[in-house]
Amino acid sequence: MPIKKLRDKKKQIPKKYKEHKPKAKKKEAEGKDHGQGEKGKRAYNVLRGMHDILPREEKYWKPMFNNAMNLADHFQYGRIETPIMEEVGLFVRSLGKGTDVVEKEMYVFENDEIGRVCLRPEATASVARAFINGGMWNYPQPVKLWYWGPMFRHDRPQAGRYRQFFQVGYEILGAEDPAVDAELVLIAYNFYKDLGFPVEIRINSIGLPEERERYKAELANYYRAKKSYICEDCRKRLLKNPLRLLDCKADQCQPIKDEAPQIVDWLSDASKSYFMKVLEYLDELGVPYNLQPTLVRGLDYYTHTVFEVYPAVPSENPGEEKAQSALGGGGRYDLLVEEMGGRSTPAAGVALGIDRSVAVLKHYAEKNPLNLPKPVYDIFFAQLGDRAKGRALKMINDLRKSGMKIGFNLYKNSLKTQLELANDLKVPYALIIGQKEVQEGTIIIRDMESGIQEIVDQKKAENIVKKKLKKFDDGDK
RNA sequence: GCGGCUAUAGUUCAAUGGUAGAACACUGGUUUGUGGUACCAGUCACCUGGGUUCAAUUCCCAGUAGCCGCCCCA
Repeated sequence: MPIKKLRDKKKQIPKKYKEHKPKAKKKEAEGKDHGQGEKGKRAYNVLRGMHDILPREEKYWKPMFNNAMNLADHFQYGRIETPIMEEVGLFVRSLGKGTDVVEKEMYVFENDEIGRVCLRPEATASVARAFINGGMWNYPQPVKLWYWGPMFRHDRPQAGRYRQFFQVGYEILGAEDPAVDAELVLIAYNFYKDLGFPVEIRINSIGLPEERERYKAELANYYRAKKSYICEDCRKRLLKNPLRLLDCKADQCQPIKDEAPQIVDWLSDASKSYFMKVLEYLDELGVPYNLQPTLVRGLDYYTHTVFEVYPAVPSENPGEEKAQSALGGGGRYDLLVEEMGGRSTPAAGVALGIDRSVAVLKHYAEKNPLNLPKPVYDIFFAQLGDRAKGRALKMINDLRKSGMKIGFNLYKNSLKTQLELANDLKVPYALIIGQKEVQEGTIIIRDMESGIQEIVDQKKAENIVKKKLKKFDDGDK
Protein backbone atom coordinates (compact mmCIF):
# COMPACT_ATOMS: atom_id res chain seq x y z
CA MET A 1 0.00 0.00 0.00
CA PRO A 2 2.62 2.56 0.87
CA ILE A 3 4.36 1.71 -2.33
CA LYS A 4 1.30 2.37 -4.36
CA LYS A 5 0.79 5.71 -2.68
CA LEU A 6 4.27 6.72 -3.46
CA ARG A 7 3.81 5.81 -7.06
CA ASP A 8 0.65 7.87 -7.34
CA LYS A 9 2.48 10.82 -5.96
CA LYS A 10 5.13 10.43 -8.53
CA LYS A 11 2.55 10.40 -11.28
CA GLN A 12 1.32 13.79 -10.18
CA ILE A 13 4.65 15.42 -10.60
CA PRO A 14 4.88 15.88 -14.38
CA LYS A 15 3.86 19.52 -14.67
CA LYS A 16 6.30 20.76 -12.18
CA TYR A 17 9.49 19.14 -13.22
CA LYS A 18 11.20 17.62 -10.37
CA GLU A 19 14.64 18.98 -10.01
CA HIS A 20 16.97 16.68 -11.69
CA LYS A 21 20.47 16.51 -10.57
CA PRO A 22 22.44 15.19 -13.45
CA LYS A 23 24.16 12.12 -12.28
CA ALA A 24 27.81 12.58 -11.70
CA LYS A 25 29.04 10.74 -14.72
CA LYS A 26 31.06 7.81 -13.77
CA LYS A 27 34.67 8.25 -14.47
CA GLU A 28 35.59 6.50 -17.63
CA ALA A 29 38.12 4.24 -16.10
CA GLU A 30 35.64 3.14 -13.52
CA GLY A 31 34.12 -0.22 -14.22
CA LYS A 32 31.48 -1.97 -12.27
CA ASP A 33 32.38 -2.09 -8.66
CA HIS A 34 31.12 -5.50 -7.84
CA GLY A 35 30.85 -6.05 -4.15
CA GLN A 36 34.46 -6.23 -3.19
CA GLY A 37 37.19 -3.91 -4.24
CA GLU A 38 38.00 -0.28 -3.86
CA LYS A 39 35.96 2.34 -5.58
CA GLY A 40 37.35 3.45 -8.87
CA LYS A 41 39.00 0.17 -9.64
CA ARG A 42 37.77 -1.85 -12.53
CA ALA A 43 36.52 -5.32 -11.70
CA TYR A 44 37.66 -8.05 -14.01
CA ASN A 45 35.30 -10.59 -15.41
CA VAL A 46 35.84 -14.20 -16.20
CA LEU A 47 36.67 -14.77 -19.86
CA ARG A 48 33.85 -15.58 -22.21
CA GLY A 49 32.86 -19.22 -22.16
CA MET A 50 34.92 -19.96 -19.08
CA HIS A 51 33.69 -20.31 -15.54
CA ASP A 52 34.89 -20.55 -11.98
CA ILE A 53 34.07 -23.65 -10.06
CA LEU A 54 33.20 -22.29 -6.64
CA PRO A 55 33.30 -24.16 -3.32
CA ARG A 56 29.54 -24.52 -3.38
CA GLU A 57 29.90 -26.66 -6.49
CA GLU A 58 32.24 -28.99 -4.71
CA LYS A 59 29.50 -31.36 -3.65
CA TYR A 60 28.86 -32.07 -7.31
CA TRP A 61 32.47 -32.18 -8.45
CA LYS A 62 33.74 -34.34 -5.67
CA PRO A 63 31.64 -37.38 -6.54
CA MET A 64 32.76 -36.96 -10.15
CA PHE A 65 36.39 -37.21 -9.28
CA ASN A 66 36.01 -39.89 -6.62
CA ASN A 67 33.92 -41.94 -8.97
CA ALA A 68 36.40 -41.55 -11.78
CA MET A 69 39.26 -42.57 -9.52
CA ASN A 70 37.44 -45.55 -8.05
CA LEU A 71 36.61 -46.88 -11.48
CA ALA A 72 40.22 -46.44 -12.50
CA ASP A 73 41.35 -48.38 -9.45
CA HIS A 74 38.91 -51.21 -9.92
CA PHE A 75 39.66 -51.61 -13.60
CA GLN A 76 43.39 -51.04 -13.13
CA TYR A 77 44.03 -47.88 -15.07
CA GLY A 78 47.19 -45.95 -14.32
CA ARG A 79 46.90 -42.20 -14.08
CA ILE A 80 48.50 -40.06 -16.74
CA GLU A 81 48.51 -36.29 -16.92
CA THR A 82 49.79 -34.75 -20.09
CA PRO A 83 50.55 -31.06 -20.59
CA ILE A 84 47.79 -28.66 -21.46
CA MET A 85 49.87 -27.29 -24.33
CA GLU A 86 50.96 -29.30 -27.31
CA GLU A 87 52.26 -28.71 -30.79
CA VAL A 88 49.47 -27.75 -33.13
CA GLY A 89 50.49 -30.47 -35.56
CA LEU A 90 49.69 -33.17 -33.04
CA PHE A 91 46.00 -32.46 -33.32
CA VAL A 92 45.96 -31.60 -36.99
CA ARG A 93 47.36 -35.00 -37.82
CA SER A 94 45.32 -37.02 -35.36
CA LEU A 95 41.90 -35.39 -35.35
CA GLY A 96 41.99 -34.51 -39.02
CA LYS A 97 42.57 -31.31 -40.87
CA GLY A 98 38.99 -30.73 -41.92
CA THR A 99 37.35 -31.24 -38.54
CA ASP A 100 35.67 -28.31 -36.82
CA VAL A 101 37.76 -28.82 -33.73
CA VAL A 102 40.98 -28.28 -35.64
CA GLU A 103 39.69 -25.85 -38.19
CA LYS A 104 38.11 -23.27 -35.95
CA GLU A 105 38.06 -24.24 -32.30
CA MET A 106 41.69 -24.39 -31.19
CA TYR A 107 43.46 -21.78 -29.11
CA VAL A 108 46.70 -21.35 -31.02
CA PHE A 109 49.74 -19.34 -29.91
CA GLU A 110 52.82 -18.73 -31.89
CA ASN A 111 56.24 -17.20 -31.52
CA ASP A 112 59.83 -18.02 -32.40
CA GLU A 113 60.64 -19.63 -29.12
CA ILE A 114 57.67 -21.91 -28.63
CA GLY A 115 56.73 -22.45 -32.26
CA ARG A 116 53.07 -23.13 -33.02
CA VAL A 117 51.43 -24.47 -29.92
CA CYS A 118 47.84 -24.78 -28.78
CA LEU A 119 45.76 -25.56 -25.75
CA ARG A 120 44.64 -29.15 -26.06
CA PRO A 121 41.10 -29.59 -27.37
CA GLU A 122 41.07 -33.21 -26.20
CA ALA A 123 43.49 -35.66 -24.67
CA THR A 124 43.56 -38.85 -26.69
CA ALA A 125 46.14 -37.49 -29.11
CA SER A 126 48.33 -36.47 -26.19
CA VAL A 127 47.99 -39.89 -24.60
CA ALA A 128 49.02 -41.56 -27.84
CA ARG A 129 51.96 -39.18 -28.04
CA ALA A 130 52.96 -39.95 -24.47
CA PHE A 131 52.62 -43.67 -25.17
CA ILE A 132 55.23 -43.29 -27.89
CA ASN A 133 57.50 -40.85 -26.05
CA GLY A 134 57.38 -42.88 -22.87
CA GLY A 135 58.20 -46.13 -24.62
CA MET A 136 55.06 -47.67 -23.23
CA TRP A 137 55.01 -50.37 -25.90
CA ASN A 138 57.62 -51.99 -23.66
CA TYR A 139 55.16 -52.15 -20.78
CA PRO A 140 53.09 -55.27 -20.27
CA GLN A 141 50.32 -54.95 -22.83
CA PRO A 142 47.75 -53.60 -22.94
CA VAL A 143 48.51 -50.32 -21.22
CA LYS A 144 45.49 -48.88 -19.46
CA LEU A 145 45.55 -45.17 -18.71
CA TRP A 146 43.17 -42.62 -17.29
CA TYR A 147 43.32 -38.84 -17.11
CA TRP A 148 41.38 -35.91 -15.66
CA GLY A 149 41.83 -32.32 -16.68
CA PRO A 150 40.74 -29.25 -18.58
CA MET A 151 40.32 -29.11 -22.35
CA PHE A 152 39.93 -25.98 -24.49
CA ARG A 153 37.78 -25.29 -27.51
CA HIS A 154 37.01 -21.85 -28.87
CA ASP A 155 33.39 -22.54 -29.68
CA ARG A 156 30.43 -20.26 -29.19
CA PRO A 157 29.41 -20.76 -25.56
CA GLN A 158 26.08 -22.14 -24.48
CA ALA A 159 24.80 -23.96 -21.44
CA GLY A 160 27.00 -27.04 -21.09
CA ARG A 161 29.31 -25.82 -23.81
CA TYR A 162 32.34 -24.08 -22.45
CA ARG A 163 35.65 -22.97 -23.84
CA GLN A 164 37.39 -24.59 -20.93
CA PHE A 165 35.84 -27.78 -19.68
CA PHE A 166 36.93 -30.85 -17.77
CA GLN A 167 37.11 -34.31 -19.15
CA VAL A 168 37.88 -37.63 -17.60
CA GLY A 169 39.10 -40.28 -19.98
CA TYR A 170 40.10 -43.92 -20.08
CA GLU A 171 42.32 -45.40 -22.78
CA ILE A 172 43.48 -48.94 -23.49
CA LEU A 173 46.46 -49.21 -25.81
CA GLY A 174 47.94 -52.39 -27.16
CA ALA A 175 44.99 -54.72 -27.39
CA GLU A 176 42.61 -55.45 -30.21
CA ASP A 177 39.83 -57.32 -28.56
CA PRO A 178 36.09 -56.69 -28.46
CA ALA A 179 36.31 -57.04 -24.69
CA VAL A 180 38.30 -53.81 -24.62
CA ASP A 181 35.57 -51.95 -26.45
CA ALA A 182 32.95 -53.43 -24.18
CA GLU A 183 34.91 -52.54 -21.06
CA LEU A 184 35.13 -48.90 -22.09
CA VAL A 185 31.41 -48.69 -22.71
CA LEU A 186 30.91 -50.37 -19.35
CA ILE A 187 33.06 -47.79 -17.63
CA ALA A 188 31.07 -44.93 -19.11
CA TYR A 189 27.86 -46.67 -18.14
CA ASN A 190 29.06 -47.38 -14.59
CA PHE A 191 30.27 -43.84 -14.12
CA TYR A 192 26.75 -42.49 -14.44
CA LYS A 193 25.06 -45.43 -12.78
CA ASP A 194 27.19 -44.85 -9.69
CA LEU A 195 26.29 -41.17 -9.74
CA GLY A 196 22.67 -42.20 -9.68
CA PHE A 197 21.20 -41.19 -12.99
CA PRO A 198 20.40 -43.11 -16.15
CA VAL A 199 22.13 -42.63 -19.47
CA GLU A 200 21.59 -43.85 -22.97
CA ILE A 201 24.44 -45.46 -24.89
CA ARG A 202 24.41 -45.06 -28.64
CA ILE A 203 26.77 -47.28 -30.53
CA ASN A 204 27.85 -48.05 -34.08
CA SER A 205 30.78 -49.32 -36.09
CA ILE A 206 32.45 -47.28 -38.78
CA GLY A 207 34.93 -49.98 -39.82
CA LEU A 208 38.26 -49.23 -41.40
CA PRO A 209 39.11 -46.19 -43.51
CA GLU A 210 38.87 -48.08 -46.83
CA GLU A 211 35.46 -49.42 -45.91
CA ARG A 212 34.39 -45.98 -44.80
CA GLU A 213 35.61 -44.37 -48.02
CA ARG A 214 33.64 -46.80 -50.13
CA TYR A 215 30.57 -46.14 -48.04
CA LYS A 216 31.09 -42.40 -48.19
CA ALA A 217 31.18 -42.51 -51.96
CA GLU A 218 28.02 -44.58 -52.06
CA LEU A 219 26.24 -42.26 -49.66
CA ALA A 220 27.23 -39.23 -51.68
CA ASN A 221 25.98 -40.90 -54.83
CA TYR A 222 22.69 -41.65 -53.23
CA TYR A 223 22.25 -38.08 -52.00
CA ARG A 224 23.38 -36.51 -55.26
CA ALA A 225 20.45 -38.15 -56.98
CA LYS A 226 18.09 -36.49 -54.50
CA LYS A 227 19.87 -33.20 -54.37
CA SER A 228 16.81 -31.12 -55.14
CA TYR A 229 14.86 -32.55 -52.19
CA ILE A 230 17.35 -32.00 -49.40
CA CYS A 231 17.85 -28.96 -47.18
CA GLU A 232 20.45 -26.30 -47.77
CA ASP A 233 22.70 -27.50 -44.98
CA CYS A 234 22.70 -30.98 -46.42
CA ARG A 235 23.79 -29.68 -49.80
CA LYS A 236 26.81 -28.17 -48.11
CA ARG A 237 27.45 -31.36 -46.20
CA LEU A 238 27.26 -33.34 -49.42
CA LEU A 239 30.24 -31.43 -50.71
CA LYS A 240 32.21 -31.04 -47.53
CA ASN A 241 31.56 -34.03 -45.32
CA PRO A 242 28.99 -36.53 -46.59
CA LEU A 243 29.00 -38.56 -43.37
CA ARG A 244 27.45 -35.59 -41.59
CA LEU A 245 24.38 -35.94 -43.80
CA LEU A 246 23.32 -38.59 -41.34
CA ASP A 247 23.07 -36.03 -38.53
CA CYS A 248 20.53 -33.82 -40.26
CA LYS A 249 17.42 -33.08 -38.22
CA ALA A 250 15.44 -31.22 -40.88
CA ASP A 251 12.05 -32.78 -41.54
CA GLN A 252 12.39 -32.74 -45.29
CA CYS A 253 15.55 -34.81 -45.11
CA GLN A 254 14.21 -37.52 -42.84
CA PRO A 255 12.60 -39.75 -45.49
CA ILE A 256 15.75 -39.57 -47.56
CA LYS A 257 17.89 -40.33 -44.57
CA ASP A 258 15.77 -43.33 -43.63
CA GLU A 259 16.28 -44.85 -47.05
CA ALA A 260 19.97 -44.05 -47.19
CA PRO A 261 22.54 -46.83 -47.34
CA GLN A 262 23.88 -47.84 -43.93
CA ILE A 263 27.53 -48.15 -43.12
CA VAL A 264 27.14 -51.62 -41.56
CA ASP A 265 26.37 -53.01 -44.99
CA TRP A 266 29.70 -51.78 -46.30
CA LEU A 267 31.86 -53.28 -43.60
CA SER A 268 34.01 -56.32 -44.24
CA ASP A 269 32.99 -59.59 -42.63
CA ALA A 270 35.84 -59.26 -40.17
CA SER A 271 34.76 -55.76 -39.11
CA LYS A 272 31.17 -56.89 -38.83
CA SER A 273 31.90 -59.87 -36.67
CA TYR A 274 34.19 -57.81 -34.46
CA PHE A 275 31.36 -55.39 -33.84
CA MET A 276 28.89 -58.21 -33.21
CA LYS A 277 31.21 -59.56 -30.58
CA VAL A 278 31.29 -56.17 -28.81
CA LEU A 279 27.52 -56.12 -28.74
CA GLU A 280 27.41 -59.66 -27.43
CA TYR A 281 29.62 -58.70 -24.53
CA LEU A 282 27.43 -55.71 -23.77
CA ASP A 283 24.37 -57.96 -23.76
CA GLU A 284 26.12 -60.28 -21.36
CA LEU A 285 27.06 -57.32 -19.14
CA GLY A 286 23.50 -56.09 -19.14
CA VAL A 287 24.57 -52.69 -20.43
CA PRO A 288 21.67 -51.32 -22.46
CA TYR A 289 22.55 -49.70 -25.75
CA ASN A 290 20.90 -48.33 -28.85
CA LEU A 291 22.30 -49.33 -32.17
CA GLN A 292 22.56 -46.16 -34.16
CA PRO A 293 23.51 -46.70 -37.77
CA THR A 294 23.82 -42.97 -38.34
CA LEU A 295 26.39 -42.40 -35.58
CA VAL A 296 29.70 -41.36 -37.10
CA ARG A 297 32.02 -39.42 -34.87
CA GLY A 298 33.68 -36.24 -35.94
CA LEU A 299 37.30 -37.11 -35.36
CA ASP A 300 39.34 -38.79 -38.05
CA TYR A 301 41.20 -41.21 -35.84
CA TYR A 302 38.27 -43.49 -35.09
CA THR A 303 37.99 -46.99 -36.50
CA HIS A 304 35.46 -49.74 -35.85
CA THR A 305 33.47 -49.19 -32.66
CA VAL A 306 32.21 -45.69 -31.89
CA PHE A 307 29.77 -44.72 -29.15
CA GLU A 308 28.27 -41.76 -27.35
CA VAL A 309 26.61 -41.30 -24.00
CA TYR A 310 23.50 -39.17 -23.56
CA PRO A 311 21.39 -38.38 -20.51
CA ALA A 312 18.40 -40.71 -20.72
CA VAL A 313 15.20 -38.83 -21.45
CA PRO A 314 12.52 -39.84 -18.97
CA SER A 315 9.74 -41.29 -21.07
CA GLU A 316 6.99 -39.42 -19.17
CA ASN A 317 7.96 -36.06 -20.55
CA PRO A 318 9.90 -36.46 -23.77
CA GLY A 319 8.80 -33.10 -25.09
CA GLU A 320 10.09 -31.16 -22.12
CA GLU A 321 13.71 -32.06 -22.56
CA LYS A 322 15.73 -29.70 -24.65
CA ALA A 323 18.15 -30.71 -27.32
CA GLN A 324 20.58 -33.11 -25.74
CA SER A 325 24.26 -32.81 -26.01
CA ALA A 326 26.50 -35.78 -25.45
CA LEU A 327 27.92 -36.36 -22.01
CA GLY A 328 30.70 -38.41 -23.42
CA GLY A 329 31.94 -40.45 -26.29
CA GLY A 330 34.60 -42.79 -27.41
CA GLY A 331 35.67 -45.51 -29.73
CA ARG A 332 38.48 -47.51 -31.20
CA TYR A 333 41.47 -45.86 -32.85
CA ASP A 334 43.63 -48.67 -34.15
CA LEU A 335 45.65 -46.55 -36.56
CA LEU A 336 46.36 -43.49 -34.45
CA VAL A 337 49.57 -44.53 -32.72
CA GLU A 338 51.15 -45.62 -35.99
CA GLU A 339 49.91 -42.48 -37.72
CA MET A 340 51.73 -40.47 -35.10
CA GLY A 341 54.99 -42.24 -35.69
CA GLY A 342 54.82 -45.09 -33.21
CA ARG A 343 54.59 -48.81 -33.69
CA SER A 344 51.32 -50.13 -34.95
CA THR A 345 49.23 -50.29 -31.77
CA PRO A 346 45.53 -51.04 -31.63
CA ALA A 347 43.77 -48.89 -29.05
CA ALA A 348 40.44 -47.57 -27.84
CA GLY A 349 39.21 -45.00 -25.36
CA VAL A 350 36.38 -43.03 -23.89
CA ALA A 351 36.09 -39.44 -22.65
CA LEU A 352 33.36 -38.01 -20.43
CA GLY A 353 32.51 -34.32 -20.05
CA ILE A 354 32.49 -33.41 -16.38
CA ASP A 355 30.87 -29.98 -16.60
CA ARG A 356 27.92 -31.43 -18.47
CA SER A 357 27.71 -34.34 -16.09
CA VAL A 358 27.66 -31.91 -13.17
CA ALA A 359 24.76 -30.08 -14.79
CA VAL A 360 22.77 -33.28 -15.13
CA LEU A 361 23.65 -34.37 -11.61
CA LYS A 362 22.40 -31.03 -10.31
CA HIS A 363 19.19 -31.53 -12.20
CA TYR A 364 18.62 -34.89 -10.54
CA ALA A 365 19.80 -33.70 -7.13
CA GLU A 366 17.07 -31.07 -7.09
CA LYS A 367 14.49 -33.83 -7.02
CA ASN A 368 16.44 -36.17 -4.83
CA PRO A 369 19.06 -34.42 -2.70
CA LEU A 370 19.83 -37.51 -0.66
CA ASN A 371 22.81 -39.09 -2.28
CA LEU A 372 25.19 -36.16 -2.36
CA PRO A 373 28.11 -36.35 0.04
CA LYS A 374 28.29 -33.80 2.81
CA PRO A 375 31.31 -33.04 4.90
CA VAL A 376 30.85 -34.79 8.22
CA TYR A 377 32.26 -33.28 11.40
CA ASP A 378 32.46 -35.14 14.68
CA ILE A 379 32.75 -32.19 17.05
CA PHE A 380 32.80 -28.42 17.05
CA PHE A 381 35.34 -26.44 19.00
CA ALA A 382 34.13 -23.12 20.41
CA GLN A 383 36.20 -20.53 22.21
CA LEU A 384 35.75 -17.39 24.31
CA GLY A 385 38.48 -14.86 24.95
CA ASP A 386 42.06 -14.44 23.78
CA ARG A 387 43.69 -17.00 26.00
CA ALA A 388 41.00 -19.54 25.21
CA LYS A 389 41.50 -18.88 21.52
CA GLY A 390 45.16 -19.77 21.72
CA ARG A 391 44.47 -22.89 23.73
CA ALA A 392 41.67 -23.87 21.35
CA LEU A 393 43.93 -23.64 18.33
CA LYS A 394 46.50 -25.77 20.07
CA MET A 395 43.97 -28.39 21.11
CA ILE A 396 42.41 -28.50 17.66
CA ASN A 397 45.78 -29.18 16.16
CA ASP A 398 46.55 -31.86 18.75
CA LEU A 399 43.19 -33.53 18.25
CA ARG A 400 43.85 -33.77 14.52
CA LYS A 401 45.85 -36.92 15.23
CA SER A 402 42.87 -38.52 16.92
CA GLY A 403 41.15 -38.88 13.57
CA MET A 404 38.21 -36.75 14.65
CA LYS A 405 37.01 -34.13 12.23
CA ILE A 406 36.71 -30.86 14.06
CA GLY A 407 34.68 -27.89 12.98
CA PHE A 408 35.66 -24.49 14.31
CA ASN A 409 35.63 -20.78 13.62
CA LEU A 410 38.05 -19.02 15.92
CA TYR A 411 37.53 -15.74 14.12
CA LYS A 412 34.04 -15.32 15.56
CA ASN A 413 34.11 -14.18 19.13
CA SER A 414 30.50 -14.64 20.09
CA LEU A 415 29.68 -18.01 21.54
CA LYS A 416 26.20 -17.77 20.15
CA THR A 417 27.50 -17.52 16.63
CA GLN A 418 29.89 -20.38 17.17
CA LEU A 419 27.15 -22.64 18.43
CA GLU A 420 25.05 -21.70 15.45
CA LEU A 421 27.83 -22.91 13.24
CA ALA A 422 28.05 -26.09 15.29
CA ASN A 423 24.40 -26.56 14.68
CA ASP A 424 24.76 -26.03 10.94
CA LEU A 425 27.49 -28.66 10.85
CA LYS A 426 25.19 -31.06 12.68
CA VAL A 427 27.87 -32.18 15.10
CA PRO A 428 26.71 -34.29 18.06
CA TYR A 429 29.05 -32.55 20.52
CA ALA A 430 30.63 -29.16 21.00
CA LEU A 431 33.72 -28.50 23.07
CA ILE A 432 33.68 -25.08 24.70
CA ILE A 433 36.62 -23.39 26.31
CA GLY A 434 36.62 -19.95 27.97
CA GLN A 435 38.85 -17.93 30.26
CA LYS A 436 37.66 -19.79 33.34
CA GLU A 437 38.30 -23.18 31.77
CA VAL A 438 41.76 -22.18 30.67
CA GLN A 439 42.61 -21.27 34.23
CA GLU A 440 41.16 -24.43 35.68
CA GLY A 441 42.50 -26.72 33.00
CA THR A 442 39.01 -27.90 32.15
CA ILE A 443 36.73 -27.88 29.15
CA ILE A 444 32.99 -28.09 28.59
CA ILE A 445 31.49 -30.90 26.54
CA ARG A 446 28.07 -30.02 25.30
CA ASP A 447 25.66 -32.58 23.94
CA MET A 448 24.11 -30.71 21.06
CA GLU A 449 20.96 -32.74 21.02
CA SER A 450 20.00 -32.61 24.68
CA GLY A 451 21.88 -29.47 25.65
CA ILE A 452 23.40 -31.25 28.63
CA GLN A 453 26.90 -30.11 29.49
CA GLU A 454 29.66 -31.56 31.57
CA ILE A 455 32.93 -30.04 32.65
CA VAL A 456 35.93 -32.32 32.30
CA ASP A 457 39.67 -32.16 32.58
CA GLN A 458 41.27 -30.98 29.33
CA LYS A 459 43.60 -33.93 29.20
CA LYS A 460 40.78 -36.43 29.49
CA ALA A 461 38.54 -34.68 27.01
CA GLU A 462 39.80 -36.58 23.98
CA ASN A 463 39.06 -39.99 25.44
CA ILE A 464 35.69 -38.99 26.82
CA VAL A 465 34.57 -37.57 23.51
CA LYS A 466 35.87 -40.59 21.65
CA LYS A 467 33.85 -42.84 23.92
CA LYS A 468 30.74 -40.80 23.25
CA LEU A 469 31.33 -40.95 19.52
CA LYS A 470 30.74 -44.62 19.06
CA LYS A 471 32.71 -44.89 15.89
CA PHE A 472 35.95 -44.45 17.77
CA ASP A 473 35.15 -47.22 20.26
CA ASP A 474 37.54 -49.80 18.89
CA GLY A 475 40.56 -47.58 19.20
CA ASP A 476 40.02 -47.42 22.92
CA LYS A 477 40.58 -51.08 23.59
C1' G B 1 30.84 -19.25 -37.26
C1' C B 2 25.02 -18.09 -38.32
C1' G B 3 19.81 -16.74 -36.42
C1' G B 4 16.68 -15.37 -32.14
C1' C B 5 15.65 -14.01 -26.87
C1' U B 6 17.38 -11.77 -22.40
C1' A B 7 20.38 -8.41 -18.96
C1' U B 8 17.88 -5.13 -11.65
C1' A B 9 21.12 -7.26 -4.69
C1' G B 10 25.48 -13.04 -3.49
C1' U B 11 20.94 -16.10 -5.49
C1' U B 12 15.73 -16.41 -7.34
C1' C B 13 12.41 -12.76 -8.87
C1' A B 14 9.30 -7.76 -8.74
C1' A B 15 8.14 -2.60 -9.89
C1' U B 16 9.20 2.01 -12.48
C1' G B 17 10.16 8.13 -17.94
C1' G B 18 11.18 11.54 -11.73
C1' U B 19 17.41 6.54 -9.49
C1' A B 20 14.24 0.74 -6.93
C1' G B 21 11.21 -3.82 -3.46
C1' A B 22 10.53 -9.01 -1.64
C1' A B 23 12.23 -13.86 -0.38
C1' C B 24 16.50 -16.63 0.69
C1' A B 25 21.64 -15.65 1.97
C1' C B 26 25.07 -12.48 4.76
C1' U B 27 26.25 -9.14 9.37
C1' G B 28 24.60 -7.61 14.10
C1' G B 29 20.95 -7.48 18.12
C1' U B 30 16.74 -9.24 21.55
C1' U B 31 20.11 -13.33 25.25
C1' U B 32 27.47 -8.53 27.25
C1' G B 33 29.41 -17.45 28.52
C1' U B 34 25.27 -21.18 25.01
C1' G B 35 22.61 -23.40 18.90
C1' G B 36 18.01 -25.42 16.58
C1' U B 37 12.28 -21.58 16.70
C1' A B 38 10.80 -16.52 16.77
C1' C B 39 11.23 -11.23 16.44
C1' C B 40 14.10 -6.63 15.27
C1' A B 41 17.83 -3.96 12.67
C1' G B 42 21.67 -3.48 9.00
C1' U B 43 24.85 -4.29 4.35
C1' C B 44 24.55 -5.25 -0.93
C1' A B 45 21.85 -4.07 -7.42
C1' C B 46 19.51 -1.09 -12.29
C1' C B 47 25.94 -4.67 -17.83
C1' U B 48 28.85 -0.71 -20.86
C1' G B 49 28.72 3.35 -24.37
C1' G B 50 25.87 6.63 -27.33
C1' G B 51 20.91 8.77 -28.76
C1' U B 52 15.76 10.79 -27.65
C1' U B 53 14.00 13.76 -23.21
C1' C B 54 13.70 19.09 -18.61
C1' A B 55 14.65 14.10 -16.67
C1' A B 56 16.47 7.19 -18.91
C1' U B 57 17.28 1.60 -14.73
C1' U B 58 12.82 2.19 -17.88
C1' C B 59 12.27 4.16 -24.85
C1' C B 60 15.89 3.67 -29.33
C1' C B 61 20.84 2.12 -31.32
C1' A B 62 25.53 -0.22 -30.71
C1' G B 63 28.90 -3.10 -27.80
C1' U B 64 29.51 -6.99 -24.24
C1' A B 65 27.82 -11.23 -21.72
C1' G B 66 24.33 -15.16 -20.79
C1' C B 67 20.55 -18.31 -22.69
C1' C B 68 17.80 -20.87 -26.91
C1' G B 69 18.08 -22.88 -31.93
C1' C B 70 21.72 -24.28 -35.81
C1' C B 71 26.88 -25.90 -36.71
C1' C B 72 29.62 -29.19 -33.92
C1' C B 73 30.81 -31.71 -29.84
C1' A B 74 32.33 -32.93 -23.94
